[in-house]
Amino acid sequence: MNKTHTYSYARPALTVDCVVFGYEEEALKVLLIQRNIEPFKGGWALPGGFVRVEETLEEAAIRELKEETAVENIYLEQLYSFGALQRDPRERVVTVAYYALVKLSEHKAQGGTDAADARWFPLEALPKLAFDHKQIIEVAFKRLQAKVRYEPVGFELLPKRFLFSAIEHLYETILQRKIDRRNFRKKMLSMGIIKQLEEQEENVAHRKGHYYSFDKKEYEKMIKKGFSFEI
Amino acid sequence: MNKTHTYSYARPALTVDCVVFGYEEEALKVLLIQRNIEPFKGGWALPGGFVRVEETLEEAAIRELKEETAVENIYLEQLYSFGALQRDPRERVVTVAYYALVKLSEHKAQGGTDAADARWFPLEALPKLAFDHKQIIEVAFKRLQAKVRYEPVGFELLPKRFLFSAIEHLYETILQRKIDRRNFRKKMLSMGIIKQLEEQEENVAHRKGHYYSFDKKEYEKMIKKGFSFEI
DNA sequence: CCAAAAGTGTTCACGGTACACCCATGC
DNA sequence: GCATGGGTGTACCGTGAACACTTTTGG
Repeated sequence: MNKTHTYSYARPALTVDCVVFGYEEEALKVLLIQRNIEPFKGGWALPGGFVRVEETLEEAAIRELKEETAVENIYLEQLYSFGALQRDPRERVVTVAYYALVKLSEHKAQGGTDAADARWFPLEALPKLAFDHKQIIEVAFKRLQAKVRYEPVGFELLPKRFLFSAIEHLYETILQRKIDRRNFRKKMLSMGIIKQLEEQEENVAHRKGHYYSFDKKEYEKMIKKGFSFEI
Repeated sequence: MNKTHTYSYARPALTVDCVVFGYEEEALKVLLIQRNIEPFKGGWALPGGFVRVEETLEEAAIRELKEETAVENIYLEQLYSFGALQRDPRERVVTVAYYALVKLSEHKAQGGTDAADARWFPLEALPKLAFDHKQIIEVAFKRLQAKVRYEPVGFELLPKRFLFSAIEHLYETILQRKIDRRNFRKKMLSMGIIKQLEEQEENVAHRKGHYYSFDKKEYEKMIKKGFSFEI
C-alpha cells in the first residue's frame, strides 16, 4: 500500500498519547516505551501513535496501548489535547492525550509487538522524556489527584481484593499528604461501596488484615440515586 | 496559492469548535452561526473551522471566533476532543472543542466577516444543530455547571459591575435550582473576592441595590495563599 | 518479649442549611 | 398604599478534624 494522500491545505498530523498509571510498592508508576525510531530514538516516551482515519480517538489509544505495551481492558479517559507548534521537531503534530489506570498486579506483561521496550517508572523518578511528554504527565497527574477525590477511580489501581491499608496508602501517595487512618476508614466505609471479604492476610508478623473489594454494582446503583463519592 | 499537500498516510482533518456562553435576561445563551456552505448549509452550528499548521489550537479557536462572530478577549478554555467516525458526513474530521464565556452586555456586536449570520440562542431553545454540535454543547454546559462551583468563572458572564442579585440568578440559572439568598450572600461575601461599590441602582420601583465587582487581583492573591473558591 | 501493622471512639468546632420579615422606592 | 425586589440574623445539625491506645501475629 504505497498510495499517497493529497489535500488542498496542509494538515497537522494527529496522534494519541497515553499516560498509563500503575501502583506498586506504595508508589505511583508510569508506563513508558523506549523509542526505536527517530526523533528521540533510544529515548523514553509515552506510548502512542498516529490516529488512523478509520478509528476513533479512543480506539487509537487502545490500539497503541495494546501494540506497544500489551496492556488491555483498563480504565481509560481522555485528558487533554496538546497542540503547541514545536512539540514535535519533525512537523506539526497535534496529540490527543489519554490517561489510563491499570491494576499493575494483574498486568505484569510488558513490551508489545512494536516498541523496543516498555517499562514502569516511578512518577518520582522519570527519565528524560521525548517531546512534551513530561508536561503531559504532569497534567495527567493533576487530573488524577483531582479525580480521585470525587470518583472512586483509585480502585482501578488496586487488585480486585486489597487490604484496607492499601487504599489508605494509595490516597496518601496520590494526594501527597498524610491521611488520618480512623477518619479515612470511617468515611470510606460509611459510603457503603466497599465490602469486607471473609479472607484475611496470611503469614504476616502482625495482626491479620481483612481483604476488601470495591462494589462497583452498588456504587452505580447509588449514583443513580443521587449519591456522590467524595473523600 | 494552489499548492497541494501530500502525505504517505491519510490524515483526519482537524478543526476547532467553540461553545460561547453568554448570560442575558436571566437566561444562558449560546452563540451560533448560520452556515453558508455545505454540508448543513443554512443550518445553525458552533463557530469553528480548520486548524492551520502554523497556529496552535487555542490560536485557531480565537481566530475563528473573531472571524465568524467578532468576539474577542474572552475567557476561553479547552473542553474536549471529539473524534467519532461519522461526525462529519464529508470525511473524517476530528474537532477540538473549546468553551468560552463572554460578558454579553459588552459584546453586542454580532456576525463577523465569514459567517452568514451569528445569533444568540437560549440554551433552552436551541435550533437543530449541524454535526454533533448538540452533544458538544451538552458537554460544555456540564463542564460549566461543574466549574462554576469551584472557580469564580461566573463573573466572566456578568458585566464589570453588577447587582448582587445578578450573581444569585446566574447561579440559579446555571445550577438549575433555587438558591437561598441569605446563605448565598453570606458565603459569597465571606470569601472576600467581590467588593461592594459606591454606586447603586437608579430609577427602580423598589429599594436600590448596590453594585458589586469581582476583585480578580484579590482572588489571585488568595489563591497563592492556598484559598480555594467554592459555592 | 518485641516489632509491626490492624483496628477502633470520642470530642469539638465550624460550616451548611433552614427559615421570615422589614426596607426603600416609584407609581 | 401597594407592588417590587433589596437586604438582613439566628438556631440547629451534621460533618470534618484532631487525637492514642489495644490487638494480633511471627519471629
